[in-house]
Amino acid sequence: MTRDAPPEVLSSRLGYLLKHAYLRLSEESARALAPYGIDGRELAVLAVLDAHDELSQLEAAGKLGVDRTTMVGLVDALEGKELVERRRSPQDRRKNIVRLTPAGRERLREAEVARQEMERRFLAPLSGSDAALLVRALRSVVSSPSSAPPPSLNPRDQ
Amino acid sequence: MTRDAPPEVLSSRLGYLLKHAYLRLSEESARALAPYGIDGRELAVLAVLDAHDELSQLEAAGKLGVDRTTMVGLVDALEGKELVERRRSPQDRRKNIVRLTPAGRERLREAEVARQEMERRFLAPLSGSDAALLVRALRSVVSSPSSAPPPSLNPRDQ
DNA sequence: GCTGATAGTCAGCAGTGCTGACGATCGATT
DNA sequence: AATCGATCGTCAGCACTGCTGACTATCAGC
Repeated sequence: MTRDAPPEVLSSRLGYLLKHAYLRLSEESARALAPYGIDGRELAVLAVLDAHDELSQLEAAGKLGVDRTTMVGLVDALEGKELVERRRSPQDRRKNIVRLTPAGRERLREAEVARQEMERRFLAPLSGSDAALLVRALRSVVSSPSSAPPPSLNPRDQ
Repeated sequence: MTRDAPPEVLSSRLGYLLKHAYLRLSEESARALAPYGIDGRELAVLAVLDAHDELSQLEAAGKLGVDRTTMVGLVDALEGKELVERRRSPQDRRKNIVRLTPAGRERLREAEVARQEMERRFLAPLSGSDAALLVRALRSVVSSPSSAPPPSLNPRDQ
C-alpha cells in the first residue's frame, strides 16, 4: 500500500488515528511474536488463563471481549500447539475448563518479554509520562459506559 | 457479546486497548452517522476530497491509507448516493478525478458536525487537556516511521 | 511504433466476527 | 422422575475488509 503521511484533514480524526495506530501495532506485534509461533490474540488468551484459575471457555471469552464462537477456534489453535488443554468441569459438565500446559506457561513468559519490548519501541516517540497518559486515557475511554444500546432502566436487565 | 470490564491483565496492553477503543468508536460513529446515510470511512473520503482539488482515485486512496481496489468500492458507493462524481482526467486519461457534488459537499458539512459531536462525547471521560494529549500522542505514534519492512537504504527505492 | 510502467476494475481468497442451529447438560418445577 | 427453559460448546454459513493477480486502457520514453 502506498502509505502517505496522514493528511492534515485526517490526522485529527479519532477514527483514522485509532484505526491506524491499531494497524501499526498489529504489524509490530505480529513481527515480535512470530518467533514464538503465536499472535497477539493468542498471547492475550494465555495471559488471561494464567491470571485466573479454572476459567471456562465462555468466561475467558468474556474477559477477552471475544465471541464464544470465536473462542472455539482460539482454543483449538492453542490446544493444537499444546499450549493449553481442555478439560470438562466436574462441577458443570457443560463447561470446558481451559488450562495452560507447562509449555504454555513457559511460552507465555517468553512472549510477554517480547511483547513488552515491542510496546516500548512502539511508544518510543512519546515521553515516558506521555506514554503512561496515553495508556490511562485509552483505558478510560474503553471502560467508560457506552452510549450504545438504549440503556434499559429496568433493574432486571442488570 | 458478554462484555466484561477489561480484566486487569489486559487493561494495560496496547493491543487490547487500541482494538477496543477503535471498536467502541466505530459503534458510536455508525450510530452518529446513520442519519446521514454514510459511514465513517465514506465521511473520511468526502473530507479528503473536499480538502484537495482534483484528486484521482489512487491519490485519494493514498491519503486515506486504503488500497486502490478498496477505493473502487468506496467511490462506487458514494457515486451511487450522488455525493461524488468520477470524471476522466483530460491530462491523463488513465485517471479518474473524483469530485464532490454539491450534495456531497452539503452532506459532508452536516455529517462533520455529527462526527465532532460524537468524538466529543467519546472523549468525555477525559479532561480537555488529556483529550488533546491523547490525540497528539496517537498522531505521533501513527506517523512515526515503522520498523516494518526492512528499511532499504537504496535511494532508488524512494 | 515498441516497451515498460501506471490507473482503474474485477474475481477470488483469507481473516474476523457474527447469527442460527444443534446436542449435551444443568437447574428448577411439577 | 419427567419435563421445561436456559446455558455451554460446536459448527455451518454469511457479511465485511483487505488483499493478490489478472486484465484493459493509457501514458512516457526510446
